[in-house]
Amino acid sequence: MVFKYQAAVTLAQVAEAAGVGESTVSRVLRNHGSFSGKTRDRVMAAVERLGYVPNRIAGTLASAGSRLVAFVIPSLSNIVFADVLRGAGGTLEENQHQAVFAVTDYDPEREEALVASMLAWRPTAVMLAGYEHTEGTVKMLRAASCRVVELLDVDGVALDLAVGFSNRAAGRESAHFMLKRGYRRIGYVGHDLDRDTRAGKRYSSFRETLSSDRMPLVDQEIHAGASSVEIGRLGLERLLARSPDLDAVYFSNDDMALGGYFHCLARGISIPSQLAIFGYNGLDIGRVTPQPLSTIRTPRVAIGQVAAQLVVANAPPQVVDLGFQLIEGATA
Amino acid sequence: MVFKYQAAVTLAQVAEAAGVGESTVSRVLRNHGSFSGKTRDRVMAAVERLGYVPNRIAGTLASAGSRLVAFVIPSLSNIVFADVLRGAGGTLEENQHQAVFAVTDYDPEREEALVASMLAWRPTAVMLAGYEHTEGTVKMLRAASCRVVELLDVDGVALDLAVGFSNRAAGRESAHFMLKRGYRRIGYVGHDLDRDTRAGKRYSSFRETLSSDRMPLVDQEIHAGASSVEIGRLGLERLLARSPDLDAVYFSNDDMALGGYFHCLARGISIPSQLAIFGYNGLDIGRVTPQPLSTIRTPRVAIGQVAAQLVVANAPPQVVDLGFQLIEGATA
DNA sequence: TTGAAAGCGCTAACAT
DNA sequence: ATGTTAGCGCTTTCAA
Repeated sequence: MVFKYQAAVTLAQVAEAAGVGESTVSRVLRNHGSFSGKTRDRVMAAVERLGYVPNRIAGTLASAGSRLVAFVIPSLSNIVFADVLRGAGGTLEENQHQAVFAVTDYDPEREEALVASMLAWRPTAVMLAGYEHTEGTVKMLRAASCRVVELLDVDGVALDLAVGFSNRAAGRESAHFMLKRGYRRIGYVGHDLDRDTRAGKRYSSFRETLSSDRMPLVDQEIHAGASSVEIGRLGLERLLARSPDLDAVYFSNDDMALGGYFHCLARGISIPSQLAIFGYNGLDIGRVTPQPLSTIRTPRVAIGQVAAQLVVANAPPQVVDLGFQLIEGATA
Repeated sequence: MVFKYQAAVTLAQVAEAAGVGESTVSRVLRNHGSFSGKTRDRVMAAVERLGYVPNRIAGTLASAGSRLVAFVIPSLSNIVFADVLRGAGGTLEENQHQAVFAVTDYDPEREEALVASMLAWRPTAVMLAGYEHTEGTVKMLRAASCRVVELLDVDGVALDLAVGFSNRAAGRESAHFMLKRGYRRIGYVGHDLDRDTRAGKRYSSFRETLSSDRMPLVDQEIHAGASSVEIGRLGLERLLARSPDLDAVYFSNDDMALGGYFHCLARGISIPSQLAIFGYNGLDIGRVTPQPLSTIRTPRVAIGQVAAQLVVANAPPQVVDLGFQLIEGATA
């Protein structure tokens, strides 16, 4: 059973009702080309009367760009991507673009399939997380006549545009900070590094930095699935069960770190004197915990904004490094 | 300057390359109608060779449905909507539908504008939060030949489909629970109730329930903007400065409640003996805090799933109440 | 099983 | 300033 029939009003019907030609209606509606004020009034009156809603499907086919921007992102639960979308949303809207999105769950194969179906909408641009894509994805993207923006990473070679910051530098600076603070027995609690390749980059450069300072990572606990507060709490519990003498732990992100923080609160482990905690992302919630979380704040909203601006301006291929900010906080 | 020209490959070019008619290619690609195995192979070879990606814009115009589902949601930062989107995402994808979205920031006027621009894409359905819309929005939606789904609320009259739960019942049950627990001097910390009308419904039924038990709300602190952990913390601080003798506080949602929880931790206010805290939403993080948060868990992901199923099945107009679950927790 | 041809609702040249 | 017309790239009859 189908509900709601009523064929939509078309531009031709508006033209008819207003007693003008179709192109005149089109011109008035797009406020492009010339027409008299009187004509405009008649057209607008007809539009109003008939409740005409332009058909952008037809419009797009007839003209050039779809003004659709496709986001193919790993997750929606992760506030990071929501922030990027929010940043982009405003700019896109101001420029009459629409955001379309699909979620990969950090699966490169799914990313490939989703990019393919996005491309079918002939978007102005496709926005992806990071540089790690399947060969098929890269091939399609290269062949497509749309802009490609890789987000949240600048460690690698961009397909076209890239807006982000260096995850390697983030891992390195986190390590330097902790060493500078005097921590010597450092552990790591993380989530699926194969899938979240940006977390993987932070991890390896953190680890390498410690090693090159002759202060190697003492122990680590890595969960195979997605990051969450719960997994962070559990991870720290397990890590401490194995290595109770750690004096600091680096977490794969703030969600995980928050879990660790809660574990310490629950167990009466005093922070940072008994155990220091360091996160990554700079989520708002980390500023409001009894002790502000030590972390790295990433410019997520700005990344979305800049990405959108580059796309609407059709800027030349480039990599924009927006950097990040180390927040000393009170947990490390 | 424009980058990346290369006109996309069209179906006509594939037909030419395969030495068959356009309609044959179309049939093969959609696996619809009849064609020989040999023809199929030749077509697929040509598709592969040319790297053809079907143009859904053209396809949609020529046929009927766009298979686009438009979400017009208040916020992306609020995990609630991310969860609903996530729930819907899977089902939509399995049924070859694409999600498009726009964010209103809880502004009904913006909602109206965004609904208008969404309708221009001739979506299969428009999904909105709740029942409170401008007259213009309602008029457009009624006139549109697409399904309309109102999410997260069932207290009111639906335009077409609605999937959610009763916010009034949630407020009422929260009040009953707190009274049953023996709290007598109850306060409220909330955010912008005019904009977040579902929070407003919970608030008023909470308040009415207390009053009808001759135990009226003692004091309240309402912030004009959006909810956040920070605003929750600040709100509780202000409320307690005015009314230090409260024994329990109801928060407009878990983010706010978490802020209140942090405030208590920071000030050494013991929970729940000195002050009880009750939230709303049942976020994952509330299960991992040192004391699990007392709250109401809402079926956000399920709401998205059901909404998507109803739409792809083109089900008759109906209201689906998915209920909610009161979580006793340890903070009240 | 296959192809030819008529649209889908608009935009953009080109006339007038 | 305005109308006419030829597409945009598909799907869908309708014939063959």
